[in-house]
Amino acid sequence: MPNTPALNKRDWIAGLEKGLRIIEAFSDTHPRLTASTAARRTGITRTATRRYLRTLEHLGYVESDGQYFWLTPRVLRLGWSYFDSAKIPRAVQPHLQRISLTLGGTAYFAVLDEDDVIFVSKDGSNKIQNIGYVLGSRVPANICSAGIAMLSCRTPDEIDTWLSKRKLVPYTAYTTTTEEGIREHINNARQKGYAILEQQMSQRVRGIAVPIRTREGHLTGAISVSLPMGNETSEAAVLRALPLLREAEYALLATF
Amino acid sequence: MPNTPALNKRDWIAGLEKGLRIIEAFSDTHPRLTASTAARRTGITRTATRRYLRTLEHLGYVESDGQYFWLTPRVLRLGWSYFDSAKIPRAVQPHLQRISLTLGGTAYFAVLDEDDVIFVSKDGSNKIQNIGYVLGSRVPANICSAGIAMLSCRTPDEIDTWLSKRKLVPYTAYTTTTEEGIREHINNARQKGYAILEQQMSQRVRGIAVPIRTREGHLTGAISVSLPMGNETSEAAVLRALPLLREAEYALLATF
DNA sequence: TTTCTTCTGCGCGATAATCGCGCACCAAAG
DNA sequence: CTTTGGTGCGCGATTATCGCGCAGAAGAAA
Repeated sequence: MPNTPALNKRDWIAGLEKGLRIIEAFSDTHPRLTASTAARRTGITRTATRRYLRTLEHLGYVESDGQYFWLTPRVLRLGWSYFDSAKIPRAVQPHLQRISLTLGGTAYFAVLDEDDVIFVSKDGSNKIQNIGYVLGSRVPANICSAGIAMLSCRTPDEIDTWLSKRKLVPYTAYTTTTEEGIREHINNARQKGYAILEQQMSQRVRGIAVPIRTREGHLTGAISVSLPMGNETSEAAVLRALPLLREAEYALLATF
Repeated sequence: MPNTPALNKRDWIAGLEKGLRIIEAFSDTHPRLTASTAARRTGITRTATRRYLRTLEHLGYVESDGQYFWLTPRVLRLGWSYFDSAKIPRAVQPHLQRISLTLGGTAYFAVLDEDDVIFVSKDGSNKIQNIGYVLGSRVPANICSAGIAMLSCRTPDEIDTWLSKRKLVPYTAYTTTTEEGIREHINNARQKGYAILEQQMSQRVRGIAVPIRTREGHLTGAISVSLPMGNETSEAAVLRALPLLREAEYALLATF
């Protein structure tokens, strides 16, 4: 938790915050926005919103037909700055490769942002799920093994606040939607050092994950693998997958 | 080319531009920046840079130990806003899946941003290359088949200006570094409707790509597939890959 | 046709947000 | 002990930003 380090109010650049808010106002339900709708979505006045959008347009981050505005792939530069500068996503790639090839599923490296899981790196053809997580996707931490693995590294207090903020919505008929259920998942993961979740997000899919820490014990993320459930028992799957995950865990421990 | 639509200078939000410039100042060679170094890299004064960084920190986009600043995965939200709002990256995914599974390589969907290629969607385990393109990567258009495929849709004038801006640096011993060579690639691609490039970026790797257009003929991107060269001839590879690529091309044509 | 509504586009005057100088301070290196 | 390179911050100047308010366009409804 990067607790806010006391910000002098003179050090606050309002314009930057608004601009970023406007970029984030675009989403799948609102892929194209007029200046007015963007204003409503962000709570900024229409005139100001328009000025920001036009600035973004001039910078190449959005395009416009005069009426509507939409994001261009250039905004990926911003995210790319992260991929580029964070060593972990790259260091982790060969491990994901080995895991996905050996186990025949899809391997991910995920991190926590606020209360959601973000999938940062991925390897493996997603033949099992018709979609799988797209890179950069953000999902609630409670419905993927990586999320549970990372939550299991937090203090009980932090988990309490997490639970209080979170609405538990079911994705499949098997999704755990009770607080106690989630707590049990987390406790299991803490005890065993890995998380296993089944059919929480998609039917017939099982996820197994281990948290990744620095040598100082600071949590940096989690490696997870999605496997089709087939006829394999949970135990067999763990037996098969865990050694590989652990190996990656230790290897990454050594490099940071 | 989204030509700048005459920006009233009062509609220019300087703060937003600076903030984004600072985010982009982080890179693999400079993953962690002090306020001073960030200032030097962006050309903004140190004091201002520091204020922007602290604002970003407060917003959760960067973290800091007091001295150094580094990006957090939250910046992925910005890129994600694009993935989320652009329908193409998602519509394209099932096709990439089929291509990578059938051909045994890695399939990409790429777009042009300015003069570079950005890889927007990807499917397939990259067993052939030890890295492959990471999602969001940006590479010069002349060294990947997707880039040539997209350039082949441009007017001769545009290609001229592209060539004049671009310095042709070799990545492998086989990289084409002459203007005529590039023009030949482009012309071939325009003629045949697909691009094929060999060992331009990595040894023993071949790329085949087709441009993707809307029904109105507007270029939206390209689908490409990276294949290990093995003992397969170029002709055999094209014969094998092209039908799948074409199929995806037509399918996507129909949906937009 | 008229009348609403909803959008853009822009000028303007007010003001508060942003700027960068300049100084104190700290730590590491020579 | 000096130099170098960094942070942190107060302050006064200024200019960048704000949002009101109006004109105009485009569409929908009556």
